[in-house]
Parts: sequence; structure tokens; C-alpha cells
Amino acid sequence: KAGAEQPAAGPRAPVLLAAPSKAPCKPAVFIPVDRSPEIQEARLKLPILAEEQVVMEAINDNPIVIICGETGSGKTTQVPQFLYEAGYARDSILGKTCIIGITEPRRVAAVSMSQRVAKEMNLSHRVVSYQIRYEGNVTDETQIKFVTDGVLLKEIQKDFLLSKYKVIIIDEAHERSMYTDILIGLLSRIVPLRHKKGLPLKLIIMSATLRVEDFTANTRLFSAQPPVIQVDARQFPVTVHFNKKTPLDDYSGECFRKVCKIHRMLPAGGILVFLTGQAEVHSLCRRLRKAFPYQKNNTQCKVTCVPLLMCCFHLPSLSQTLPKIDLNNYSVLPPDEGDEDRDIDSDDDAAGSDLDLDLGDGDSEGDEKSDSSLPLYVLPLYSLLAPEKQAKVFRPPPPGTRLCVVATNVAETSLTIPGIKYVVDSGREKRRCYDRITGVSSFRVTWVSQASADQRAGRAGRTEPGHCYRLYSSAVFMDFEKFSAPEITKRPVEDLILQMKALNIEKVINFPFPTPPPTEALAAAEELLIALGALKEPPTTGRLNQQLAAKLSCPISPLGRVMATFPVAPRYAKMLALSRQHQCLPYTITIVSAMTVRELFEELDRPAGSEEEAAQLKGRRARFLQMQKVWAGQGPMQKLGDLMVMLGAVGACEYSGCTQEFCEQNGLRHKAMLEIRRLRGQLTTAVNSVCRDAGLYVDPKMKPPTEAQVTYLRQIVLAGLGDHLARRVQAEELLDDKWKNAYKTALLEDPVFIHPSSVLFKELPEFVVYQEIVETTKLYMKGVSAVEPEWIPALLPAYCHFGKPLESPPPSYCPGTGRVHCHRPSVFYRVGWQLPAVEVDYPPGIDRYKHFARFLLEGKVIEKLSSYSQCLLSSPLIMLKTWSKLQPRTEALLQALVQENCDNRDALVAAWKKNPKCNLPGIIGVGMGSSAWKSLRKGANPLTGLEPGGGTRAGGRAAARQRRPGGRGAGSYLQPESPFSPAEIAQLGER
DNA sequence: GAGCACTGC
Repeated sequence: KAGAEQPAAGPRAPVLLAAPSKAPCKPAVFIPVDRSPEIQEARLKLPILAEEQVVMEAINDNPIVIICGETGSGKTTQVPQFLYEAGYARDSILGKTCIIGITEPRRVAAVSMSQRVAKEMNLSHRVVSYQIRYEGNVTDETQIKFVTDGVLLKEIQKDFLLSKYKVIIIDEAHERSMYTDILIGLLSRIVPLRHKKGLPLKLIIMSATLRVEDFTANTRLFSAQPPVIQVDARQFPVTVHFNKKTPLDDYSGECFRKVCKIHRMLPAGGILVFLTGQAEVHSLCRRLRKAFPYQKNNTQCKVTCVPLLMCCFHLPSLSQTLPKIDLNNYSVLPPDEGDEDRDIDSDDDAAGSDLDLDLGDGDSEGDEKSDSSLPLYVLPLYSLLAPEKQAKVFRPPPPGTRLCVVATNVAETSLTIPGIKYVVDSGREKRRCYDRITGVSSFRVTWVSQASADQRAGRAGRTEPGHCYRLYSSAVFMDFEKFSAPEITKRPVEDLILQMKALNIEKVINFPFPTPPPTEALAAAEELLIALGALKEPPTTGRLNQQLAAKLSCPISPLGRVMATFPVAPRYAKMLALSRQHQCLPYTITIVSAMTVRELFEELDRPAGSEEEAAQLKGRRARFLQMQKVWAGQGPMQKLGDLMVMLGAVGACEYSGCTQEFCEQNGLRHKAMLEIRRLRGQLTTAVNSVCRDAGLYVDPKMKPPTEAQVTYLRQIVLAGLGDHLARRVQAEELLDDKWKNAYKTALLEDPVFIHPSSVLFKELPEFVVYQEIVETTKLYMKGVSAVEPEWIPALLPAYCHFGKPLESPPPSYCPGTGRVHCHRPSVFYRVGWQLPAVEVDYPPGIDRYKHFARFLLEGKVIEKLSSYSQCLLSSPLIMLKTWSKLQPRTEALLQALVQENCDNRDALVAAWKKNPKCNLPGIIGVGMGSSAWKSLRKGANPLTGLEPGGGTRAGGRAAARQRRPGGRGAGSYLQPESPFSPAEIAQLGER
């Protein structure tokens, strides 16, 4: 195994793009594994096994290796075993165990791969384990660990060097998931760092395609080009048939016709159809069921009518014992033969060999007629389908029927359906598209990439040779993009940027992304995080280009560190960070969980397949609408809007035990509710670990929030969704009918509307915040909550431009904070909406000193002074006059305050404390012009001799809590800053 | 007055 000297040789020499550097010869290590004979035999059939030596030599000689192999090469299950056997789970020097880590982009894959490898190696799951978001079975003995990519990213936050690992394998790197890309970027730096420390870490990147130039040709990523090893796949050949014509609209109808033909004319084998969405899937299912009815009770096999169909459809295990159908000798002439393009691979085959299986483009008649002689077992498949309904596709279809699965993209990567011989590919997919500037998303049906189409075709060759029918011409195919763009380039990246800043990567723009996100996306993310207070604000002075440079390299703030520990979107993390007031945390955790989990409510608006189903759907819709009203609460609570509905729904669901029945009856998606429960658990733990005294737990019998709490929750939501504020268009702006009931947002020119499914659809509050805008027929806001206008400047100062302090109401001294307050009018950024004047800190500057001096003289700052205010020679209001009008004594006071930076109580006390001998008290005395103050000249200690105003001197934090921005209705305002203590935040900073 | 593919912390 350690024969590193032997050059790789063999009939299929792997591609080595870079010559490996020779490493010093190490003694051979071999850890025995006790595999069962059956497993041993099965392994030997895997193509990767033939390459074990090559793979291990490359890994031995290089810190970073790329392995390319299609699905079926066995790389995911075998490479970890190679490494284990070669001793990579053991530290040769210390004799300790180390970990071989493998990342997967999906939870199910991490779990199932760990189970399979454990079984193959005959090892306990204590040794071969997994860790995913909510669960894992990792122990001290774990040596092979499968994780989801996000889990590894979190581990890097705790231990940047990943010191427990000796190897990291990034699996499915070709999928280019956001976390995979970031991990590769981070590991490109961690690997050399570990090398410097003398604790080398191996990185193996595994990809199904050969599109690895983003990794190999990117010198910023890897300065030395890593070797690429190519491994064969064990797949059955799939013949690809292109349509001659490409239907532009009715691809769904074309799918129908193609399935009909396959089913009528071609031998046994499951059919898999790729469409774009739920509605299409259901509609095609209905049509196919109508054309080939399958009665549950009538399982009698009717093959006699159809000589070409065999009884044993879709039973791969039995197919061995049945006569094999030779595809080349099989012959049925399609009705419109000669109408098609040639097979792409017909050049290699005997002429016309596969032409038989070409079925021609659509347009044949009579397909819609019900044909009871051909039972077809039609099943829908999409991600949001209930798991028990999804599971049906994995079971063999009833005897005498042919399986036909109508699926969305789930069947392309996430789920593998057994027994598929025919793939019908519409060539389209539905994608979520984001507007980079406005963040508005829309769903668009687009052509897939060539890689995607090939992946779909491959689904036909998993158990035997198969056929793929593409409902588009080869010319159209050639116009497809080769690969779909990496996720990181197409999505908002604020969550990612926050994670990176938490790793102290400040200049995000310099990060070695395999493919960087667009600069606008980075700028938008940085801007949002600054507005949320997660990043320190860049300087607004200095040279313009310096300012610009600083703009994309802001360091994380203490609040940002708190936010980064919550595994949710930054807007939601901000809500959590603000909720440690008025016992709001359990509610915010629930709302944030509900907003994070997609599609809480079941889709009940779909067209029904039968009258019976239609009646049932109608009943369920009515029931849901009724429940929605209940969950929306009463009176002022309704203003929390759709978020109140979410809170109510989760509360009610948990109260009833979160059963399948409750969910079904009330229009809730059971799977979503279970996910929310787990997320609540995770967030509760995360919050508890930040605030040690929170003592939170997930209460299934959580009481509804009080009216006051709902008001705070609305403010919390506003603070997180500040950039998602919308204002109803005013009557005078209603020039065009298209603005009827419309709202305006800061970033969009076009009108936006409250989505009709929202409980606030008819309410039309003046200001709302929304969870997201989705563009369909119009721009619709979803997840809507009403906002009071005076909250906006109080809670979103970052988005407001403030005017001069008002004279009425006059500036005042706030005993709670020891600062000068005033009322300032403001406008909302970009759109200039006038907002009510609210009480805020007096803006910094000379006037703030003047007001402070005045309140000081009036005895409001330090209580003991108040008894002397009678003795003053002139009114303290004199302080507010312009410099020139000041008398020498008042001028001296003002100058002294400015010199010591004392424009608030805390600063004054601090200055005094720092230098008890300073002449401030004396100057105050002079300033007041009263002989009664002479005693102060001696420098009496203000901490003992004088009581600051506002009664007991409260700690900074408690004092801050008393602050009520907005000033009216004490108790109804939220404290806008993070209510975490400096100690708590410091502790986070150490990580 | 409505139609959302797929994932990860």
C-alpha cells in the first residue's frame, strides 16, 4: 500500500494533470478490516477499486487531490475505506485516533452513507458516524465521520484548523452548493496552515463531472495545481433520442404522448418523466391515469393483450432469471418512423440498431382514449410531497403494471428511483431567480444545462441499459449552457458574509472563492449587515477610494458575533438578538423558525382529480380559512399579521402533540411542523448558550403572547426587516389605476401588493414589513406584518435621515441614560417618506454640550446640585446662547466640558473619577456663579459626595434598558440595541 | 384575488 515509488500503470491510466511531487518513503501502514465475503465480492465490481493504488499514491504525495467519477464509481463509499486502511484515521506519532471527514450536500446522504460504510467495514456506528443539523451519532471513537457541508463550516468556526481531522473529503463538489464552495475556499488556506504546524491535513475533492477548472485553474485558490484522477463509472449504457421538433409551449403534452408511446410499444421497465412543478406533475399524472386506468382491485395481469409487455415489470432482482430482451433485436416500427434525428451514438452502433426505439415526435392521435388493457402505475414525485407518498416510488409497482414516475428536479439529484429504464426529459426546470439589486425573487421555467440533461439521462441506466427521450432537438441541446452556474453566484449572500466575518475574514472580496459572487451581491450583503448592526460602520471621512475600500471590508461588531451564533438568516438572527426583553424570546424563536422553514401550509388550491376529491379539498380549504382567522388572533394582535398566523399555527399544532391528524385537518404540512419543532430546539439551545441566565426550553404548551408582547414582537420584526418596509401609496399619488391598493418600497419603482393569501390583504395598513417579495403576475409581498410609523425612526435609525432637533417639544435630560434627548423629524432613506418626530439622543456637537451644561446647572444630572439652583446668578438657560453672548464663567464651564468630552452623565462621572483633582467641580461652581459652590472647588469626590440625578445609580445596562425611544406610551417601546452584556459578547469574541 | 424548483447551518 505504501509503495509510493511505483508509477501508476494499467490499461486505463488515470489522468494526472500535475506531476506528483515525490514524498519521502514512509513505512507501510495497513489497518485490517473484517468485511463479509459478499461485501468483498460486491466491492470488487466497483471501478474505483481498480484505482485504489493510484488514488492512495496521489493522496500520499499531494496535500490536495481531485477525484472525478460519475455516480456508480463507488468513490463515496470506498475512498474513506482506503484511507482508513492506510492508517489515516490514526496519528502515527501519538498513536491517537484521528478523523476522516466526508461532507455531503444533503442530510439523507450523510446518514445513509455512514450507515453503508459502517456495514461494509463491519464497524460500529460509534466508529463510522454522522453529524447533521439536528442529530448525529458521533462518539469519542469516531474515525470516519460523514457530515453535511454546513456542519463542517460551523466546526471551522469553533476550530479553524480542524485539528481533529487528518483528511477532509468534499463529496459532490460538482453540485457547487454554496457551503461546498466556501469550504473549498477555506480549506485551501487551512491545508497550508496545517502543513506549517507540522500536522498536515489532506484535502480530497470529489466531483462527478470533469468540470474542475474552477478548482484546478484557479491559482488564487490552489497555487500548485492539484492532480486530477479520473475513475470510470459502472453505469449501463443509455441511448439518447432527440426529438426532431422542439415544442416550445406544450412540453407537458409532449411528455404525455411520449409516455403513451413508450408504454404501448416498448418492453418492460419503469418510466421517469422530468417536469418543472407540482401543478404540472399532478396534471400529467391525471392525464396518464385516465389514459391507462389502473384499478387497485384489478391486479389481474393483462399481458396477453400486450405481447410486448412482461409480467414482471420493475423487479430488478428477478430480471436476472428472466429472458433478457435484446434491445438490438427488438423491433416495432413506430408509426411515424423516419421523422427523427439520428441517435447521437448511432455512429458507433450497427446502423439502425436503436432506431427501433425512437418513437417519433408527438402528434399521434387517439392517445387520450382510455386504454384499459395497459395498466400504468402512475406516481407523482416532488420535494414537498408528503414523505409517505414519496416512499411509494421506491416500492415495486403492483404486479402486471408498469411504473411511471412524474417528477420534478428532486429525482435528478436527491432521490434515486429503482427500476427506471426510460427517461422522458422535458429539458426544463423551474428556478428561483433573484434580482441582485432589489432582492425580489421570481420563479422561472428555463432550459436545463447539458450537465443536468445528462444527469437526468443517467437515471435510465442504473439497473440495466436504458433509453432517454429528450423532447427537444439536438441543436437545442447544443445551445444549452454546459453547466448551471454555481449557487453562490445567483443568491443573496448576506448569511455567508456574516459567517465569514465571524471567522475574521474581513476583506471578503479577497477570499479565494472557486467562483466569486458578483460584486454587487457582496456590496448588498455588506450594506444590509451594516444596517443590522452586525458589522462596524465604515468611516465616512477620508479619501473616497479609501472609503470605498473600507466599505467591503468592515469588521464584525459584537452584535454580529451574537448573530453569527444563530443558525438562521441575519435578519432573523437580529430579531433573536433583540428579543431578550419582555419574555419575547420563546415567541421570536417560534416565529423565526416558522419563517425559516418553507411552505408551512399545504397547497389546497390544486385542481382535483375527481368530484370526490374536489369536495374534500373544498372542505379542507374552508376549515383552513377558519383556522387562519383563529390563529391571526384578536384586536391589536392581528397587526402582527401573517407572522401571528405562523405563531398561532405552530402553537396550536404543538399543543395538540404535532400529530399527523392535526396537521391534515388544519391544512398544515406535517413535515414542516416537525422541522420547526427541531429548529426551535436548536435555536433555544443557541440562545441559552449565549445568555446563560435565559433558562429557555421548548414548551409544547406555550401560552399565546399578551397584547403587549405582540406589540414588542412587531417591533422586533421591524428591527430585523427594516429594509423590507413598504408604505401604502397615498390617495394623492393614486394617478394610475395600477397603483390601487399598492405599496411602495425603498428599492422598487413598481407597485407591490400584499399577497391575497395574507391575513392583512384587506386591511392595507399604512406601513408594513414583509418577509419576501415574489414576482408572479404582480409583485407580491408575503409574510406581512403591520408597523406603526413612529417606530421606524426609533428602531431603524440606520435607514432614516434625521432633521434638526425640534424646539418643541424642547430637549430634555433623560435620567435613565444620563444623556440629552430631543425630538427630531426624519425621512426614510431613498424614498424620503416623512416620519413622525421621535425622541432620540441629541446629535453630537456643541449644542449637546450646551444643553448638558444647562441640565447640569439645573441640578438634573447630579441631584445634590438641585438644591442650589435657587442661588444661581442667572438662569441656566443662558447656556444655550451663542458663544459670543456667554459670560466668562459660563464660557469656562462650556470649555471645560468640551475639553473633557463631557456631554453626558457617564462621561462626566468618568472624567471626574479618572482625575479627581481636575477642576471641573470648581468650574461648575464658577459657572453657576454661586458662592455656595465654593466647596466644590476643593475637588469633592462626585462618586461619594454627590448623587447623580435619577435616584439610585444604575448599572449601564439597566439604565440603558429604561430608555424609551419615542417617548410616548412608556412600556410600549423596545430597546433597540442588543440587550446582551459586554461580558457575554466578549466571551463570543474569544471563539 | 392567488399558482413555489431544490438544498445546507
